[in-house]
Amino acid sequence: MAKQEISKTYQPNAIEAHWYSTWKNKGYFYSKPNPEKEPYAIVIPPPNVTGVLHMGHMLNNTIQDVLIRRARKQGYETCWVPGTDHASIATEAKVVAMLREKGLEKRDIGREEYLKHAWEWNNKYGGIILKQLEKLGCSLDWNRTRFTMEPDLYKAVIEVFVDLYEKGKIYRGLRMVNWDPVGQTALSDDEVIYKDVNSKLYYVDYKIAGGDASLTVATTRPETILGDTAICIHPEDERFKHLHGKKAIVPVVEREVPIILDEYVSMEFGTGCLKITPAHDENDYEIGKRHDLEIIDILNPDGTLSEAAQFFVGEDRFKARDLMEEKLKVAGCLQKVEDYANSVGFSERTDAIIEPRLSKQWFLAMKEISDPAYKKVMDDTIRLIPEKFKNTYRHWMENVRDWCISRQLWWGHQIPAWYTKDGKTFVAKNQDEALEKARKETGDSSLQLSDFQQDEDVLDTWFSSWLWPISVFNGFKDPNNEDINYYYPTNVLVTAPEILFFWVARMIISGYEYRGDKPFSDVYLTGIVRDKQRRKMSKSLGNSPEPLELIEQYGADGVRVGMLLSSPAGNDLLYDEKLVEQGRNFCNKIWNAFRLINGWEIEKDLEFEHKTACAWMEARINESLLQVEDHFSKYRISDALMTLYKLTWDDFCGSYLEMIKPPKGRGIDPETLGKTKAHFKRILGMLHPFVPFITEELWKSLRDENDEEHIITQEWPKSEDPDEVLLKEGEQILKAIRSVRSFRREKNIPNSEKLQLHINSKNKRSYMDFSEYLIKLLGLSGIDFDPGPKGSIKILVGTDEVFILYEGKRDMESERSRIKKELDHLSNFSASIERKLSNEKFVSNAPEKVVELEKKKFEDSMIKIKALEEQLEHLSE
RNA sequence: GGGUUCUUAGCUCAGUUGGUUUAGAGCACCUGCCUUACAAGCAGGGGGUCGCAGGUUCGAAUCCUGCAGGACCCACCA
Repeated sequence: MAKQEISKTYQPNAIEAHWYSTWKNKGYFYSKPNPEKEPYAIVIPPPNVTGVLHMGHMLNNTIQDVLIRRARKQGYETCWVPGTDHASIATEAKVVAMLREKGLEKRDIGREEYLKHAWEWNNKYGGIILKQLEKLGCSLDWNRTRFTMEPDLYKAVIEVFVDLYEKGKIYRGLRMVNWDPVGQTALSDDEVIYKDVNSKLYYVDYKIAGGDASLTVATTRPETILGDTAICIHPEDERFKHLHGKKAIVPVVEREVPIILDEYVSMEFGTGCLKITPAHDENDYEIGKRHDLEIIDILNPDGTLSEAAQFFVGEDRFKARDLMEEKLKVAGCLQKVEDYANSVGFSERTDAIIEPRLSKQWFLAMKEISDPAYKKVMDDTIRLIPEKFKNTYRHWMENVRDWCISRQLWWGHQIPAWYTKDGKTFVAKNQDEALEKARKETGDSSLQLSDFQQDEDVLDTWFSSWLWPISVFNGFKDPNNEDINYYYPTNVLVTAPEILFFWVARMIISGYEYRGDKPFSDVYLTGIVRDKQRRKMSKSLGNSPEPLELIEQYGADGVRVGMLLSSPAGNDLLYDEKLVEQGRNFCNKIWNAFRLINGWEIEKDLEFEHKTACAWMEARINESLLQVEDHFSKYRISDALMTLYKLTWDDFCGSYLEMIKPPKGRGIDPETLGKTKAHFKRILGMLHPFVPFITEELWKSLRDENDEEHIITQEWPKSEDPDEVLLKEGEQILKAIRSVRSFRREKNIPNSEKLQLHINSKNKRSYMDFSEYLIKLLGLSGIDFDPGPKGSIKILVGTDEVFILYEGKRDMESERSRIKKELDHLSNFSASIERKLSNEKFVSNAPEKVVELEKKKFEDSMIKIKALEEQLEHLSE
């Protein structure tokens, strides 16, 4: 019976689409609480709804899928929750740009209309990334897809806000924020990018009140002089003792301001005199608070100068800077201008220069609610992997600052605070409740809804994602529902270290605040995907490959292997197309192993021929499985994969299949074939989490009636103790094979020329067990277990002597010198051990095991030396 | 500036509480092979005084100190 023609190379594309929809349609990804099983849950770090798959997602989600697929095979009730994040700033930027193309401005059309457009855009383009994850093979429970802006999650956010407000942990306060004048929004510190720029340092003279004397300050921002309300010097500065208690005149505006003393000022920097503009600099603001200074805000939200500036009103801040320079020059107070390199904050989204600006913002008092989150990481209730991030985490938690949670955007969760015209604030879940509250508190029952105005701002995106592990299981809607009770705490979170604080730490905080329990047990922090030059992958650099094209070209399995091969936890992955190529090649290797086995004809009458090889293979699989388990327990995904990679490629394909491969024109005995298929299936089972598609495809042909229909749920192989003796024997045999092949290569002996081997070993059994393989793989005429006739060539395999009867031409001189070299080395080596062993301190201090080992080493090297010396003698005869 | 962390083969990394012969792996490299599963392959081979200098120890890639050079995080200088 002729076997079906199978392609010589693995063709992933059609197979992948087929299996993904099969898995999905048959409900393998679907999860519901099952009291008979242990849960294993992961919530996806929700990608931006506007996002498209990039290399970071590929790495991150491949790791999660590996963990999920393995857990599923291990019999856990696995649940991997997909979803997206509304990403206020990113989405708003895209929607605004889209509107602008239509000639519309956000402000002109108004909030309601704007949000309509935003939702439209969102429904049309949002969530593409989830579709893309399917291509990667991610086994997400699509029935559970969530979105941070959907009604239930919206409600949760609002409830949490109200709750924290009522607990007194959320407050509204004046604060210096990073203001983006182009986006007209406050940015969190993490949305500001500091860049080194070439700017100028202006030296400006300020007159001292009541005289002709003056002092000089240095500033990079002369336009802020208009908002100066003090001059500050160091109290110890001898140069300026005479200024204590005096006043200075701010140039141009001619305002009299106090000269104050504060240790913040550095005596070494600039002129030693610092101008204080509390409204436009964080430190100045702090100093202002300490000295109770007046605050003059000279800027409008769009970066133009306000009425309070008195001059250049309505001009852009940079224009005003030039105008101010001119004015100062004319007034004769501009002493000099120097080039100056400093670092300036830019908006991550609009690239505008950030303006420190005082504004009323909402804050969450972090210190008060972060204590459990701090302790539970420190005592390893929550494990960070790799562990080094524990220190970073501690440092952050010890210095945690209040979280500015309001954003001047429209796309997001609008802050549930209502203000009356006379400035009273009422926080409630909705306007009716706010009204009720207001009537009660003020005693004014005539208050109407029209007397209220809701806060225009929305909440920081992280204020919804910090609730993610709870809200995806409806833990706010119904704190006692089956899902949250079953899946929470989840098992592991897989994410990037850059959001350890913005997201991970805050989820831990909210977890303890609202569930009294951790959101996850382990946090696996992946590295950042970079290019070969260690640059971050970015659109502007154009150094990021298109993930879907990669999948198209190399197959999802190949890409997955490529991503995992070189990414230990916490280490950056230096992406190189070579990696996915290696992944593809690996799949091809598996494919061809299948082709080989599949092509064998059974010869029913043959007896079990390959008992030893089969047993050895089994031992190797068991050994590898133990290693894989160990690696998984430490989240060493790369190492787990590499272990299987070598097992598959080197041992199964390279050694085992070559051993049992029947000669041309012959079939294979049934038992060997059966065992071989069983081995192969076991290996595929372990490989499945890494390369789900090809393993599922091959399973189709290899499974028998006792197996699960699909490998995705086939039980993860059980680990058994490997046969250590057999493993050692096999290792020795493989070594011998390499030695003899090396000998052939060196002497240029073609495989067609049969060699006769003589083996002198204490461990004759290993060679006898494997002798037929030696004969076959090495092209031997036979093996004798004796020292071999005179004139045969001796090679050492460990301490075993293998003699090869060879009558061809021999280069005595080179053989001699090679042996001498080796002898030299060995005598040095044995001498060093001898020294060790004759050192009484070593013998008495070192553990017995170590001493024994050294003795063994010494004996072995003595045996080798003897063997080599004999050989040398032979050669001289 | 403060903190954390790192430096092992050409590259990316292992090396578990100091002790397994000459410190490992994958890739890359070199040589020879289209040997009917696979050239996306096979066989063989070369390559590291473990950043530098001290110290502790019978014994150090591993522990301690100093130095040099990276990386990251936090703060940010008028």
